[in-house]
Amino acid sequence: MGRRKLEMKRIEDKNSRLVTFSKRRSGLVKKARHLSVLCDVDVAVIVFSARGKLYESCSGTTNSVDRILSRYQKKCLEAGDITTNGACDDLCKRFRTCKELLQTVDRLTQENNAEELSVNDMTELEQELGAALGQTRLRKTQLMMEYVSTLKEKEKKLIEEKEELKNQVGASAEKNGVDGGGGVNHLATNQMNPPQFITLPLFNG
Amino acid sequence: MGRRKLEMKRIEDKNSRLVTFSKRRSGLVKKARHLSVLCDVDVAVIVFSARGKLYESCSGTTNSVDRILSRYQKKCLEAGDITTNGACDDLCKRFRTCKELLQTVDRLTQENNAEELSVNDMTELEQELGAALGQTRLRKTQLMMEYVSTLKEKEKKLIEEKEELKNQVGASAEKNGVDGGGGVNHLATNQMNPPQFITLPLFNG
DNA sequence: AACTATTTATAAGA
DNA sequence: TTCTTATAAATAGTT
Repeated sequence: MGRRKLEMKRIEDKNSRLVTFSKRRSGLVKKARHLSVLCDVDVAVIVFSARGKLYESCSGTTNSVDRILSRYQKKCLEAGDITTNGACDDLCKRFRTCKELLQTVDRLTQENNAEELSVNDMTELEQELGAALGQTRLRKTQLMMEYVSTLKEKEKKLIEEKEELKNQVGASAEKNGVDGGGGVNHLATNQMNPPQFITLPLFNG
Repeated sequence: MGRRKLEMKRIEDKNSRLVTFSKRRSGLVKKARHLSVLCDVDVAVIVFSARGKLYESCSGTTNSVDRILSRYQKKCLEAGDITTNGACDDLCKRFRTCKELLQTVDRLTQENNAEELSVNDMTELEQELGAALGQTRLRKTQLMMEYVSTLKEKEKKLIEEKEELKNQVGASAEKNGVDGGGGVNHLATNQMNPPQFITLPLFNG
């Protein structure tokens, strides 16, 4: 759509690229809104510009990107691991709590002149934030460890299934009076890394 | 765009709504991909259908929705609230500076610490330790992400190998005749994960 | 920021 | 469902 058709590759001219970014970004957001309204669904769009500026858009009203995000994370965790189900709620809650905490900080700094806050106020806030940070780090590590665990499980299962199939191939070939198995078994020796396991994160939080 | 103009409201006819959902969803994803490529930016789109089914799309390759999401969360935690983005960034920076200042003052007031080290010494030490801690955390996250990445690679490879073997079993059974190692050698292409590197941790601390 | 010539997306119909 | 097509919408280059 335009005077000429664009190649599907990065626009080299910086100026054009910026203009196109602006136009297409708003176009994308518009499309997202239409999809959301017409079809009565939740949509979130997140865009990071090259320089790291964040643009977001979504259906619904306030903060719905966060809601959709939580939903997304939950889905991901559910799909990846059943055992982490309950834990995810915690994550979402904690995330929201942290955010609320930061909003509080914002409000404080806006309402009172930052200069007027007492040292004790600040210390209290500092401690709260520190606690939230610790919780977040802890949870981060837990989630990553759980994820690793899930992946290891999957790997194990796949190796087993592979073995099974290999046996089938071998049996099939043997039955037909052909060697065939040798090469296959030879292959069987690759991978099979020992069940190495990262035992403990460097720090737990 | 279509035979007639649609009102900007929920499509009442269920069938039309579903068809439109499907069409517009793929349209949105396409647009997102174009924006990402043409303007060299990161884009994530998350859609939840009315019945809770999740559709996602994004720029980049593996797991990039998660990466973009992490980035988003990070921004949120940093800024407290997105909706007031530009202004908020400034506020937070000011706040942090102020807070650091007050902390220093706080320590200064407790100067009658019977320690031999001066406040300046302590401050210096604090900063060094803080930097070291930050580095360690960063490295921890990087290591874990690399590990996850490795595991994902392995999983992918195993799945491919499994497919290959499955095909062989199928072919073998069908032909009920000779085959041998030909297809199997093809399998030998595994091993040695490429030194791929995931740059962005879930949270940077 | 506005303007158009074009391309692209898509609503309805087959 | 998938394809076709008339029409609406988006937008590249221009001013």
